[in-house]
Amino acid sequence: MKVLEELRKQRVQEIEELRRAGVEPYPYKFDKTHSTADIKRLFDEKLGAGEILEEEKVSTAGRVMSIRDHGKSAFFHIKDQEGRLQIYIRKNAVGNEKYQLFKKYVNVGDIVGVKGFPFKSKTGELTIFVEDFQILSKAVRPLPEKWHGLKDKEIIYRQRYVDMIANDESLERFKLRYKVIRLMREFLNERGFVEVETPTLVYVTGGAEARPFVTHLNVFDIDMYLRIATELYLKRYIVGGFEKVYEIGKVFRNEGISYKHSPEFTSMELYWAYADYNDIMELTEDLISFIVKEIFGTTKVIYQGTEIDFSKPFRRVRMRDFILEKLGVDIVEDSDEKMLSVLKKQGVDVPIKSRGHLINKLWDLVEDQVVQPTFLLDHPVDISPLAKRHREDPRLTERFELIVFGREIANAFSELNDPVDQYQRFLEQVKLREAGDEEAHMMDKDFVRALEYGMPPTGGLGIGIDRLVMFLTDSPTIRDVIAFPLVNPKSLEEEIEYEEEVEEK
RNA sequence: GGGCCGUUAGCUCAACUGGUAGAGCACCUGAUUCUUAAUCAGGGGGCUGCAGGUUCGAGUCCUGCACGGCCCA
Repeated sequence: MKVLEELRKQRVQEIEELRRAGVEPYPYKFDKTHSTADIKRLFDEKLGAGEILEEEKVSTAGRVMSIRDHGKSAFFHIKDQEGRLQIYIRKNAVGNEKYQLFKKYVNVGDIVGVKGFPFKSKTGELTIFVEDFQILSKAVRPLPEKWHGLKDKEIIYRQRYVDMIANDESLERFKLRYKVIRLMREFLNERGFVEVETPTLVYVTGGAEARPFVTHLNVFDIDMYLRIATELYLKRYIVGGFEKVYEIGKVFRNEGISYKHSPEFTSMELYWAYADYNDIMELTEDLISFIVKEIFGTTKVIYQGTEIDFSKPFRRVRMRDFILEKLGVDIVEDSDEKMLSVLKKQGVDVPIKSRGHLINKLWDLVEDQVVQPTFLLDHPVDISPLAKRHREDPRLTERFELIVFGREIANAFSELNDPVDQYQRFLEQVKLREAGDEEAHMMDKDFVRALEYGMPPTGGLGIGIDRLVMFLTDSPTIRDVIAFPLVNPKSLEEEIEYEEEVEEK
């Protein structure tokens, strides 16, 4: 700690020195005309090694990532949102005063602005020859090691900004995440879907099986919940007359953290009036293959060493058939006792012995066997309280989940729009709740009332954006695609206390 | 919640069966006008996560706690 403390004091002292010399280390604005990518795009092909383009003036800025000082000149690299670029500063070009300013006061980690022209070094690297430069922000803390980057997972997750500075692939990963979201919007807007919003604070939760976060609303003195899904409000839009809606937003589930679960994550849900789950299936294939192709130029990605092909059509397999094939048990015809005995043989403990839980546990046993993008079809009614009964078998529903690498990426149904059936399904859920299943649905009477006014036949879809992005960025855990994941705040508090002690000294 | 592994300088990592805690990067001083993990010479920097215990002696062995990672629930 002492080392860091001394280094920070040294930097703070330098900042005071700069101010005394009339140099503001935190100026207000810099006129950045070119990003590092602009410069590469404009000049990389035009220049051969050793060539210069003195009349092409550019102004760029970024964080200093490395410095190679040669006495009366120096090379350094800056990093901006688009990448890294080499800069060359020479005493006889910027004048003694500016050069001394650079040499004495610019460190790795500082943010600087440079004006000059492009050239290519002897070794062929595109470089900016500095005619003028300015400190834009002095860093007080040192950067992690330039060669090995930042590896400490704790710092990576707790101080993502440091991770993004030190590890270029981290910044790129989040850029890709937001490109996925942008492409998703483009695709849906293009097809006439309207982006809408629904409440985050809700009186009753629904739309998923999950324990909610509880909070308190002072004005009515009632407990409220953070939404666990956007489904039930989006369907109210359909009742109200919207025909194609979607929402991209955070949902909250008060459950464990794992490589594929985060208590706070981002979903995209859409609802399409007059469509059924077959239409939604096609839409899902189109949407995902479009995104993958736009990003990579191909539908194939490598995830953790396995090639995954997102080209359409995706494989379709009935949940009933798949479990029957793998485990020899029929989740529609066989008794609860039969299913329980299969589970026991596999050493699976079932705390709540409802038929729905038994089916879910059976699926858990075999889900890993689905690797390539697959639509798992026609789930039993017991595990699908919001889906319409299958037109060919009322014990099943018209539902699919998109499974990739054993993970659920999307969930969709022909939406249940029969208010009487929906009410009965809620009653079943309430029974489970009373039996101790905290993840079962709550009775949502207003939602039933909405259905009583009439909802057109509707297809709906939910996609877990974080999980999708994991596949596209080859991320082993969901925390890698959430910029600021949930961390235990305890040690963070200690760090802040230490900071306060320093300030007092 | 359970099991296993980890925590050493700002960062990345060493330190044999217990015997004076080291290197590289970063930082400071000096040299250096095409370097790119620049180079060369010199310098400062450690409550070995925290608290106990065993021992002549603990980074190293034992116990507890904190935080993290992986696996399981």
